[in-house]
Amino acid sequence: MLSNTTKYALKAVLYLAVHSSMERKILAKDISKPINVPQAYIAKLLQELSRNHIVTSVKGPGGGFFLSAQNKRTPLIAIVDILDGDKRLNSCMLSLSACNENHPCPLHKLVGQTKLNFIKNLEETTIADLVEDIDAQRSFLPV
Amino acid sequence: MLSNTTKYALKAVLYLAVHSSMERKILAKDISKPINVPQAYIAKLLQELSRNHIVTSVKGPGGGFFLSAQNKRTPLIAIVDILDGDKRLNSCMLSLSACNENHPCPLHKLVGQTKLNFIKNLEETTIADLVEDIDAQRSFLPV
DNA sequence: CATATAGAGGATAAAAACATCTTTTAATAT
DNA sequence: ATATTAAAAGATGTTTTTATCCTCTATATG
Repeated sequence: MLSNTTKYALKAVLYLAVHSSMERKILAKDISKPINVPQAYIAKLLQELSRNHIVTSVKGPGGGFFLSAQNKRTPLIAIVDILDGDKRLNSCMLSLSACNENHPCPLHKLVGQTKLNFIKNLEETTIADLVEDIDAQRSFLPV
Repeated sequence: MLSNTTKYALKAVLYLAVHSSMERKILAKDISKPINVPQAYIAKLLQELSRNHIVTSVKGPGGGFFLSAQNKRTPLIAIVDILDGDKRLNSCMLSLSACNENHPCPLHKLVGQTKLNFIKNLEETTIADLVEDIDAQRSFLPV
């Protein structure tokens, strides 16, 4: 449903959302361990997220990655879109382009409205929302 | 959520469920086109499905693949299990083993109870059930 | 029994996903 | 200015998934 890469990205962004700020930047190598993703891989991934304005980066001494207030307002779907494109979240279980609510494939009802809801949630939920949940202890880190 | 291979298998099995019988066997090469899966690939896949008693095969002239009445009572989860094992249907969006209803990861509520329902549906729905839907025009082939 | 048919099985190949490594560029502090 | 820090970028390597090919075996039919 989501690629490993997207999962890694979500974990990294959440970690930054909770632990970083403009005054408290975090090095790529220091994100790797707590989120349990290979260092070289997450470094590369953070580059792409930075290029796409999901995270903010600063080079040089004292530099690192962090999430600006604006970054935190990113809806989750943006991260999924950048990394998985439309490859994963196509709503049909059998990847049939002709399948929809009015012309359902045989498996359609097994997943029903659910997947569409999931996508809607990704669109409506921001990083900040997830952090709120964590702060209110409705969900948990570390991831 | 499901691998391509499993999707191919589901499509092939559905095709056989609707079009084949013991008296009306279908060649691997004649399944390929209608379900839009490479011929060599579906042939190989049918072998594995046959070994696992999801489809029935007969060698030699007049042979081919078909679904016995018993085959049609196979629950969908059996096909998923054989091909994807437990790799895909692990319930956590972030693949966290520590994540569950009582200790949800930050993304947990985005998919909620839904995924568990999907798995339950796969367990409770048989090939025959899907064919019934198709016959009653509640869902559509070709896939 | 000979022969053609059609699946079974093993080997191989191509593509995508996942992961790592090395060099370059930019920024800071001294 | 210079040295140091840390991200950016590109090249490379590995593993998994997807796909194809070729030979072997079983069976029906004349």
